[in-house]
Order: sequence, then C-alpha cells, then structure tokens
Amino acid sequence: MPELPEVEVTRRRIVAPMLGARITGVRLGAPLRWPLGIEPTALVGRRVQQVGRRGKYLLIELDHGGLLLHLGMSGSLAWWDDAPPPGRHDHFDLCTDRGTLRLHDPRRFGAVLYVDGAEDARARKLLGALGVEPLEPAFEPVSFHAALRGRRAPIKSVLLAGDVVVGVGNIYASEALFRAGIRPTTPASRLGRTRVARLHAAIREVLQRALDVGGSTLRDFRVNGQDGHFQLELWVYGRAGEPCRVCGTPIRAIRLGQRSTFYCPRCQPR
DNA sequence: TAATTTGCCTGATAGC
DNA sequence: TGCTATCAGGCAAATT
Repeated sequence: MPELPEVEVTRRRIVAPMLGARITGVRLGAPLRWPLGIEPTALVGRRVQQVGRRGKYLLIELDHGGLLLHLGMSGSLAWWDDAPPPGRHDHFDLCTDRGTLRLHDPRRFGAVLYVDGAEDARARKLLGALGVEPLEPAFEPVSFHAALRGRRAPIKSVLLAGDVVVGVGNIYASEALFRAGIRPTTPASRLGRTRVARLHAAIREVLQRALDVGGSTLRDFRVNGQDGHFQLELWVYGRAGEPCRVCGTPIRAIRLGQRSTFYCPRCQPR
C-alpha cells in the first residue's frame, strides 16, 4: 500500500528520466477513480518540467498545466525505456520521447487527472485541505499539539484524515502510535504536550526510516521490481495475537473508523 | 462469501 | 436557531 514514503521513493526513481521528456502520447486503460479531464491528444508535445509530491499525490508539472497522480491502495508506477505491451491492470501510459511512465493498478482506486495550473479547481479541492508535510520543518510539536486540540476523534483517525499532517496511512499510524506509547483510540484532544511531542518524533522517525529503506512492501508495492524492506521492522501492524516485541503481551487488533488497527495493550496504555 | 484496502462524499451532530 | 467544523458510515474494484 503506497503511503508517503512509497510515493516519495517512486518520485525519486522517476524524476531523472522524466525531466525534459516530451509527451508523444497517452494510453488510457480501464477507468480510474476520476476522468483525466483533458483530451489525451492535447498533451502531445508538452514537456515535463518537474516531478513533485504533495502528501501522497505526485504532481508532474508540464510546460503548460500538469498531471496529478494518486496511487490509491494498489497502484504503482514504473518507468520503461522501452515499454512492453500493457497488461490487464496497466491503466495509464504516459509515452514520451525518452520512455514510458506506466501506472499499474489492479483495484483502480488510483487516479490521474489533468490540472490546469495552480488555480485548477479540481487540484485545489484535492490539495487545498491537506495538512503539513511530516518531514518538513513546518511539522513541529507546538502547532501539532494546537491542531489536535478540539479533535475528539481517536488520534489514529485524526492522523489518517490527513488534514493535520499528511502521508500517515494505516500502517505508519499504527507503528508511530506504538513507538509513542499511545493507544490508537485515545481522543486526540486528550493528548498533552509530552505525548504529542513523542508522537511527533515517532511519526518523523517511522516515515524517515521507511523512506531510507525504500518503503514498505506489503501487498504489491514495488517500483520497477525493487521491493522496499520496511516490513521487516513492523512492531505491531499485521501482528495480531503475536507477542509484543517489547513486553511479550499479545498484540491486539481492532477496527477503528472501518480500518484495521493494531496496538500493544501494555506498551500503549489508556 | 465476506473481508480487505484508500480517500472522497454524504448526512448527522457537536459546539459556538 | 443557525452556522461551521467535525465525525461516522458508505462507496468504488479486485483479489483472496
């Protein structure tokens, strides 16, 4: 499942070959989450000027407009110097004079949409409410604490909502909360400065570490066939019933906001 | 078959 | 009572 580290790893792997590439064609497979929003032929001839990221969105900036990509829950991108014929789940090809960027997405929760500059209505709607980037200096304990006050929802749900801090998905939310010793069900507003500071540090650590090792490989995340290795360092996620690596207590699994959640009842007290 | 996954959307509710 | 922010639940697609 692509979370922020996986998206950033993807961005870094595709940016070099794509910079300056000129679009020669677009191939659309089965419909994704939203329509592209432009006639594919209208993109031919435009050049890639930058490949950026905001939260879990990738932004391919062109000399006019750009493409906003989201990998959903099963999407992955590959860069091919010479692309083979598309497979059943290859739903989008951006063909250029340098090679092809291909989106593989079996469950099609991903999206590719054309945005006409920074003021584009669809882009503003998707990106406008996003929280702070967790690995940037703007993410710091004092404002994080302030943002959590008044949120009565469980802290894990608030992290997943993405309007306070972006990029913390289901896996990393459970992992960060374990490292901070905070139970996922704790109302966000009940966290004091000390625990918020611990959570802040834990989020940065877990995301930075995942980024360093190339992202998680859970389900089918991979970039050009290379796996990430973060799954070897999971402390609670997917470990229901197994002993906590710290205290030996069986890891508990619950549903929180329709999502599976894991925690150690002893290391993460109420 | 039901469960699983993400993030947007809708309708309900809390709080000012 | 009315407004806004927040919250819980639903949905999409494919696989197991």
